[in-house]
Amino acid sequence: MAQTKYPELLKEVSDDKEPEEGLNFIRTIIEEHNRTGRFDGKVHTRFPPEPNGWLHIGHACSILMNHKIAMDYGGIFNFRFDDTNPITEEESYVNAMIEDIKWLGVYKEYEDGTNNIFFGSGYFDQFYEYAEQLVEKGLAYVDDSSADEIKEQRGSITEPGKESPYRNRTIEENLDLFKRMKNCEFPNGSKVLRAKIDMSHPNLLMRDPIVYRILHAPHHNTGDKWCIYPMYDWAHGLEDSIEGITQSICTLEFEVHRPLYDWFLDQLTAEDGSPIFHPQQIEFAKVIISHMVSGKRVMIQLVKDGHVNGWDDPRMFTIAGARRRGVTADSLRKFMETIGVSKREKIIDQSILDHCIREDLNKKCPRVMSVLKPLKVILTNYPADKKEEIEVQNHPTIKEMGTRKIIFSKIIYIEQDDFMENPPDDYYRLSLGEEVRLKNAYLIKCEDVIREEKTGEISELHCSYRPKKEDDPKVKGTIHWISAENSIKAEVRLFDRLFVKENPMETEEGKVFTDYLNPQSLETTEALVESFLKDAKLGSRYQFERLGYFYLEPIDSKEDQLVFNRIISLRDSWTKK
RNA sequence: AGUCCCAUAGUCUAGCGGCAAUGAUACCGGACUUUGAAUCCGGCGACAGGAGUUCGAGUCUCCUUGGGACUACCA
Repeated sequence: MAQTKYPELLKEVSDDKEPEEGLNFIRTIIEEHNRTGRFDGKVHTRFPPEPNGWLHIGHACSILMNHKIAMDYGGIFNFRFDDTNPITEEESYVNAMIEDIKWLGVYKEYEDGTNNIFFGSGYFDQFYEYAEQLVEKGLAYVDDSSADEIKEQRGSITEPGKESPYRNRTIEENLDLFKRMKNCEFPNGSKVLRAKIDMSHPNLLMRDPIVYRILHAPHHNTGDKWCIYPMYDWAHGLEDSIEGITQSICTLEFEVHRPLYDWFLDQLTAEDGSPIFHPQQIEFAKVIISHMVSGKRVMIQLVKDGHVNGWDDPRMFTIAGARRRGVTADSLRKFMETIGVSKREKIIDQSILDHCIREDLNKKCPRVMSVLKPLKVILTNYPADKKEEIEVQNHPTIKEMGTRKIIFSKIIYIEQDDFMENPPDDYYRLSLGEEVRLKNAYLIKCEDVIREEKTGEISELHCSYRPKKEDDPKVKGTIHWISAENSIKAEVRLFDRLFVKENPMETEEGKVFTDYLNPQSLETTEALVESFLKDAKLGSRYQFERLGYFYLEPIDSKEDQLVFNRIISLRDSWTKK
């Protein structure tokens, strides 16, 4: 009965299902849009960088988040260059960013041959037409005031602004002047096009904001076609609208721009007189990670002053730096999901990122043995001419990774840190008179310590081994090793955090952020690695057992000198004590 | 100073008027282990403060406090 009588009510009830728990605030808004049908259920996001610098890990999180939201709702993601200022923008940044997004896995080619990379400069004609429309509607005027005068007119956060003397030019005059601006009849700075809004608006951005400025400068995409260029607030909403962006997600500092974003979009109409498409701007707090910097100026200074080796230095978490370090895009994706999204300003502890990197690498990396700081060990009871092949697992739990053979022989190397003459009680590696397990091989016992005559430094160890594994007693320690027969030398780069301070930008009295640079952020050493690695694919990743995850650096590695980056060390609950 | 935004464990986060306040990470224990890893178990630990609305407030309102944004012909 009720069904036939109140079908619409029933429908309302069934539609009114509880919103899913655990949605972040952006997804909650999207759910609401979908529920009310504001965008016909479509979800189309974008990431719009200006090509004037390097993308860093914070950008990566935003890109990945925008992409994931779109994908989860069956939508579309655009990558768009917000290239409206030819003075600061360069093609080289465009190319670097494209490389970054391809690596992140958010680049998409469509069947019709197009892709998801767009340029704000591609819409310059449309922007101009819309601006003419604004003028025609009496909502914009050409202002001859100087930059200083305009600043003066704007007032301040406590005082209202004053109207420009040029504010009441006729529509015809404005149209003519604007056209002549476009035709390059005026020098830089002599005129601007301004929106006519409200000079006493509490939001400074609404006090007749500039829409176009004159800039006689070639653009990396449009060349010499234009000598007027749109301002951010004018261009941005239009770019979003033209592309059909539904949720325009940006960082908190653009919150005050939203009224202007909305105002422009609300004034404009399409040819048929209908309002133009109006996306929803949503602001969130950007991702800042402890012990890192991400400001553009700051990163440039690090590069320029030689604190790092270029903008793709593995210690800098630019996307290129992370990539070159060997970090995977998957771990960044995991990180982005782990930290979530919110409007509260925050510094995320680097340990969360570290965990995501390790988690991903743990399941992807085959294990190999490497000795970073070799200590020679001679097995006194092992025949000099004997060699054994031992078949070992490439991964402790993922059997599909297969096995490989390593060689055991009389002379091996162990890690210097794995031997102590007078160890503390809880040290369970090798010490004089004690036994330790060699990973995948025998138990050895240290019988004698040989020293350098002059320096007194330990130069080698004499050990005995237990040939019959069956009789082995239980020992607490297992250490890695490598046979002289089975090793090659390789350069290994060990990275540590670039800054010792959680937030290097929060400087104490009389200090600058570079004072917090970690002097040990890079250590280069010559290590021994298993010799089969000489044929390994550049860019492959391994876990060096007990040491960490390493990346066969594709750029600096040479045939006779491989270079491995330590992406991240293993979690270590021993040295921390 | 005006307008606006934000506030849950060390860190990040869930919570949408009724929970013993979620999960992750970090940290501390323990189990397991031929990686002091991984894995597994357990523990520590938070609603900034104050009023109000309500039978009932982390959740709604107001005030206070603290943090942030805004005064570019940058984005």
